[in-house]
Amino acid sequence: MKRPTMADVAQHAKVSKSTVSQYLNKRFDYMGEETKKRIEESISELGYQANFIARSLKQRRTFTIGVIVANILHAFSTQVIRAIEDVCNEKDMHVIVCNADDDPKKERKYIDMLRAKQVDGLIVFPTGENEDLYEGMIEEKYPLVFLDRMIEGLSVDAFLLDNEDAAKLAVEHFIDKGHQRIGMITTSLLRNVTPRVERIEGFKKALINRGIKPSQKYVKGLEIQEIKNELSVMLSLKKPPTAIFAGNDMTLMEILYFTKENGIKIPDDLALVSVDDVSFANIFSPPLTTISQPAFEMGEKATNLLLNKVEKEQGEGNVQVYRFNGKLIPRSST
Amino acid sequence: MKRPTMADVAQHAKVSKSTVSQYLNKRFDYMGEETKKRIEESISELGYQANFIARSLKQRRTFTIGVIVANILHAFSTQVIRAIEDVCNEKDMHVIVCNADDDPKKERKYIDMLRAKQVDGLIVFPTGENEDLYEGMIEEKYPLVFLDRMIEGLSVDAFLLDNEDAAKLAVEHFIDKGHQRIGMITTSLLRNVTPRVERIEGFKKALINRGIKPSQKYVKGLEIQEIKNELSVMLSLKKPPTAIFAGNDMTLMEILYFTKENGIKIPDDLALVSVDDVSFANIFSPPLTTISQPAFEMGEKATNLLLNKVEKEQGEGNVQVYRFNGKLIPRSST
DNA sequence: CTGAAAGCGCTTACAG
DNA sequence: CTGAAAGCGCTTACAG
Repeated sequence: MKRPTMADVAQHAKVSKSTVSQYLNKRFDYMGEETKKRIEESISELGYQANFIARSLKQRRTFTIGVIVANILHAFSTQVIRAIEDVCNEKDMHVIVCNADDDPKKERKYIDMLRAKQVDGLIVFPTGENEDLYEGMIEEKYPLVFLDRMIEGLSVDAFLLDNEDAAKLAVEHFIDKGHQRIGMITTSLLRNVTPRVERIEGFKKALINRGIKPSQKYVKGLEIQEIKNELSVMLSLKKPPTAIFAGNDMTLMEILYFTKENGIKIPDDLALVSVDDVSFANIFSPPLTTISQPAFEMGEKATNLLLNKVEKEQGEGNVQVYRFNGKLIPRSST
Repeated sequence: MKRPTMADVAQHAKVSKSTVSQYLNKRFDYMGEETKKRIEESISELGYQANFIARSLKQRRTFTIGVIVANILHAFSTQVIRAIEDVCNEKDMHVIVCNADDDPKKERKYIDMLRAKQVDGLIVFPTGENEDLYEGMIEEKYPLVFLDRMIEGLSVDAFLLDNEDAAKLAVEHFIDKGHQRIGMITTSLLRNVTPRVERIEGFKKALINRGIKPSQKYVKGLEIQEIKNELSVMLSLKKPPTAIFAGNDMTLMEILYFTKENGIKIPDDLALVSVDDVSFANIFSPPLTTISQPAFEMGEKATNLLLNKVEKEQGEGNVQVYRFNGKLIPRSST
């Protein structure tokens, strides 16, 4: 049983397709009450529902944006997605979310797919590769916005945490608590992922600023699987760090596994601060000191900017990097 | 700068649109090597990318399925989504995920939206309402599959945990550990959500089976915000339960907040088992005994069945309920 | 106030 | 081996 089309409705209501289309688009300016009612009835009688695909083809707009996150396992990603969806829902825009899984090949595939589907714009947490694709979009003036990360040399609006400041928050907090040997671990730096690079940079600066020389041995960017190993190396040093700054939630989880397995007491044996709030920060033993990101606000602002570009049918204007401040939430892991 | 269309490619390669289309669809049976090469070159030279929307309109297939989860905050949802995406990626199908947020109105909106977008099929975790919509789909023989939950009276294939068995696992485990006063808390039963109803049912049966009379005072289905309150009531009873079965991960979180706030020791003051693995089950103090669901397998099987229906262009066949077994993972909260 | 016609960018019999 | 033509289901100037 085929679904009814606009032509079926038109026939049933004894008007033309044009008139039905006007009705659907609420262009009632000149429409007779009688006509309106007949169409209304025909629609509900036939159970007609407009074909979005056909409309999109004609209008060359899909009223859909795409979101590509580098890795959905980060709590931050899911929070931002939530904000994007809320904003879009309100404006009757749809969103398709894709998870690149930290894999540039997947990222490329999703970009191609979303563009083939003619999404009106893209919010992406770039993996760090596929510059050619982004360059193409910039040239086309395709609506595009980066979030969480940026790519050096590409002029794309980006919504980022003030990562250096976040690292500084952690360092100062540790020092205030009396720590001097402070380490930092984060996930792989292979592709120069912005937050990781900047957090490390900020971490070192903050230490120097307080007269502490950062030690190579205490600062590491590693693949997830390597973290536990490195921890056991680091903590076996003659002078092991007494505090560690975890660059993100996934790093924190690894550290927590390690300390649990090895009976390391937090904060007595090792103090801990991480960026990103984890769901269980409050109920952990001890409750975890974290630096939370204003994920909702970031997602909201990024979406608004993107939708603006879509509206204006242009992806240009003066490109900016928007920075947001993290907030240290002191609990008991420090 | 408009993106090139198939007509542009045809012109550039000096062939007809038909031939370009054949090329794109890899129907090379009769195509001259020379023609093939010219088209190939034109495509890369112009940076042509097929318009999926136009193809979808013509073929009346979008190669996209929709997924509507009742509440994405459940870890189970995200695990299932991952499985669905993996299967779809492999078969070059796309997926659009929507979160109904436990709100039947949102569910309805998303169903309408996805159908307007002409998705080829739907996997849904139904909220329990909107029966009319589902009935319509059944009548149309539209490809549809339920997951996690089902709706009484609707003949739709469903992939569910063997919830009664899962509850039994918990009860038996508690009894083996010497508990006699065993309670159960889960989230709201308002809409007769399958897993909650069945887990409660199974819980009671399992108790009776072991000669324990289930007490009304120990078994509750509540809104999230009410859980803490009820816990304080329950644990102030003259004979409070010594063990509680948490119906899902969100319930568990509430219980954990409560015990933390009130200094209740697990498992000494209160033993705990929950359905759903939470990310921190292993590193919690104490590590948490859980019943894990085979989320990946469930998502995989559901997707395969759905894609089968899509392929056959029919949503019928003999409808079944597929049951999967949970697995108790004993840790230290019991 | 409403309809006929063209066109969005594809695919697909069919003809040659 | 390749092209002309019709059509998927809409929207949108334009005519009357």
